[in-house]
Amino acid sequence: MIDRVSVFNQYLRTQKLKSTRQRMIILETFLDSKSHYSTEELYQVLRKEHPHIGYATVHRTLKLFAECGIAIELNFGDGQSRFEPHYTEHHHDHLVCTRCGKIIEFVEPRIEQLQREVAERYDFTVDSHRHELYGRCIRCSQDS
Amino acid sequence: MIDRVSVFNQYLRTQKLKSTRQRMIILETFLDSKSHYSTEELYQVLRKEHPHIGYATVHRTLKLFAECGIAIELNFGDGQSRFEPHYTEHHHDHLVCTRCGKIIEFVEPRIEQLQREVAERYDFTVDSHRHELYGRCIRCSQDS
DNA sequence: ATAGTTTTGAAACTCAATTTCAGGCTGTGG
DNA sequence: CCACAGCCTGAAATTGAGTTTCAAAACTAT
Repeated sequence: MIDRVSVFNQYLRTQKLKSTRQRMIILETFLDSKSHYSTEELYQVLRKEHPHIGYATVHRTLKLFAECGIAIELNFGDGQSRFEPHYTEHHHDHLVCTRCGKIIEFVEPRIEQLQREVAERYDFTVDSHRHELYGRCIRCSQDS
Repeated sequence: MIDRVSVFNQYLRTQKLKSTRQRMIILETFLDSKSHYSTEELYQVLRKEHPHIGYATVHRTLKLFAECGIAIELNFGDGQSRFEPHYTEHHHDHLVCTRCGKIIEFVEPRIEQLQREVAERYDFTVDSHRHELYGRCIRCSQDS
């Protein structure tokens, strides 16, 4: 289990960036939740307890998280970027319900293996990937 | 081999939309290329031969293509939507070179099968998916 | 050809993301 | 412990892709 707070603080130090109250509050709130927050959503959550923190700061801090590797920036095609804490333990991909917005994480090592095969087939060096299945979650496929 | 021009014309008729000169020119130019055009890029190509066609028209027409199923809207995370002619013959996904922007299409039925397994595991009904591998194409991994 | 719609294209608008900048904070050196 | 140089903050302005507006033009059916 890596300590994401330490990783972030070390990143700040090596980049000669400053450890500020805002950055620490944002990090704490971000890590406290397993949600896939958009900047706007995290901003709204923070506002309740910390109305003084601005949207731009939340946005810049999320970008920092992504830079230092403690968060992953995701995009599910709803026009907003979302961020999730990065778990080095295991990579996962997503099922996205297009009706209620629910996001389910899944792991399938056999798909990962096939990705490596495909890349090799084209002499392609993969840095990252994105794999999302869109549709209806069980609840939403029962309704309507 | 489906005739995408006919599909589009039929769609226009059933939706009581009009067959206009602009729509035909845009369709022709779009199908002539296997590129993964963004609205802006297609607009620039069209401008050379047809300077009178406006950006909004190109955009609206690409949306129509997607609606009637002759095009697929893609998003590779560069902040622009891209469109490609839809080949019902076979589904494919993409390798995206993050250096030169090259896009390689790939087919891997075993991945598709595993996706179905994953969806079933979560009682999820899949409508569509998106699967992209990002990295360096062979040329770009040799340079630099 | 005419009437009744739809379409076009330039411009305005929207919305998330990003940048600006004056004032506030941090951490380092003294 | 203090001061200062430079980074940070947050409100506001800007950007850029996408979308909408609206009057004039084009299309289809009559």
